[in-house]
Amino acid sequence: MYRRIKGTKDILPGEIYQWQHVEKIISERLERNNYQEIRTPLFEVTELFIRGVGPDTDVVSKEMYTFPDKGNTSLTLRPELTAPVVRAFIQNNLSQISPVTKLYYFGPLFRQERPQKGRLRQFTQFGFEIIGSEHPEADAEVIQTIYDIYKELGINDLSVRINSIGSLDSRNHYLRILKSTLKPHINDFCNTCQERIEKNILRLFDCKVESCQHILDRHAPSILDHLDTEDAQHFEEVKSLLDAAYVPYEVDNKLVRGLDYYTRTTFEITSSLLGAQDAICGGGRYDHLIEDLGGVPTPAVGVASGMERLLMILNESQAIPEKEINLIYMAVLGNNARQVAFNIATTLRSRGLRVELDFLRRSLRAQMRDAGKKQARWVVIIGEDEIHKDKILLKNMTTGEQKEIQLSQAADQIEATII
RNA sequence: GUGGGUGUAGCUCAGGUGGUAGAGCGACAGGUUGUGGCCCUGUUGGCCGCGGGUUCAAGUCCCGUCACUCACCCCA
Repeated sequence: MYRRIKGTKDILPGEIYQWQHVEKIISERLERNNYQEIRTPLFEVTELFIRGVGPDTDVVSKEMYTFPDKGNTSLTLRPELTAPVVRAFIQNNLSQISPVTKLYYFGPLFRQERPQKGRLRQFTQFGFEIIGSEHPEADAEVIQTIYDIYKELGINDLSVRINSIGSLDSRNHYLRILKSTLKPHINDFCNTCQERIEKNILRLFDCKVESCQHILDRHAPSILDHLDTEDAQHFEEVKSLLDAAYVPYEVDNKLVRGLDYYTRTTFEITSSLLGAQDAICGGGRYDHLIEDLGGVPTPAVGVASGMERLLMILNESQAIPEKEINLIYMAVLGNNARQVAFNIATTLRSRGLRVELDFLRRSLRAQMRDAGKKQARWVVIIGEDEIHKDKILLKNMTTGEQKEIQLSQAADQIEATII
């Protein structure tokens, strides 16, 4: 028996409605905020991710599905979507259409990690980006919008954490200070942290080893105390805009993110309903990415949210309404009736109604049971008796009432009755 | 890559100290010569993850292996 690949999922008919429901609310909401959808290929040249996300990040250095094509070009199944979207933005000169571009997307991503609760090798994200504004109102709109989408979906207990990791200059200045303050304590850190001090010191804050956090708490200066005037001003404005939009948040000066392109604002939203992987979305500002990928320098900010995790939360809190179907089930007895039924079904379907026909030539009793199981609201019964009388029966499955209808006007009468 | 947990029917799970498998739900059919849900009856359905070992005898004990899952790491 063939099995699905580790870390992938089949979305079965019984759960597909949840996806459709959630996708609909999200895209309607984003369209209302005047974002436009963009779809990019599932794979890109490997270099794009190395350049965009950063060669030392975990995502790039150990989680990518990378393979050579027949021309020996190294390709990679996209592990994130910001770099591809930016690539498309640059390649298609979208900046020429308007100075500010608002894009949203939706699709599968691939990372070869060990699967666990809330973490798959193929997973789905939706996200959106505002490209072309350096101002705090863009940061605030992204955070406010994603927060509103969750609220609209019926999620309440979320916690929003925000931070600023500064622009490049002030961050580099801070990193020098951080490094020199921590150097004397280097032997007290865990092994990975000791490596990180040299390679990517900011990531120390991600470490979950208690003793490491202890040292940081006691000795590490806060990045927020080392922002330059403009960065600090920017961060203040983001916060007051969030206040103005009634978005609750807390400042977390240890929130750094695992992708190298972030500048200034970073944020994350978590839910207690998830497992150890509790982030439902993450994002921030990336003012140098477009330039790094070969475009003209353009500031931008965006967010990406995990669909599977979102659905976990929604199921946990039973926030997805039942699917409503208005099914007409045609119960048929005998060969003559079958043709008549097929004809009526075709007409009803062409008028936009949902119609099911029995394919097993079963007894009426079995067909009725089937109709009940499928939650049909109406059953049309056509048998030899009805054919002889030029009539059909229409039964209301909710009330149990049924009435005879003239065969010649069957479709019209059915349509009129059930709407 | 490292650790823990779990693999028995389509699904959820029982199966003290070894004696070649059970329940509930589901599916199908009948109880009603042409009427669903509730109820009753019956039928269907299992290389007990796989391989090896111990034993007269292994779902049960031992070894190995694979899969799933949770956690670390990292992130959505």
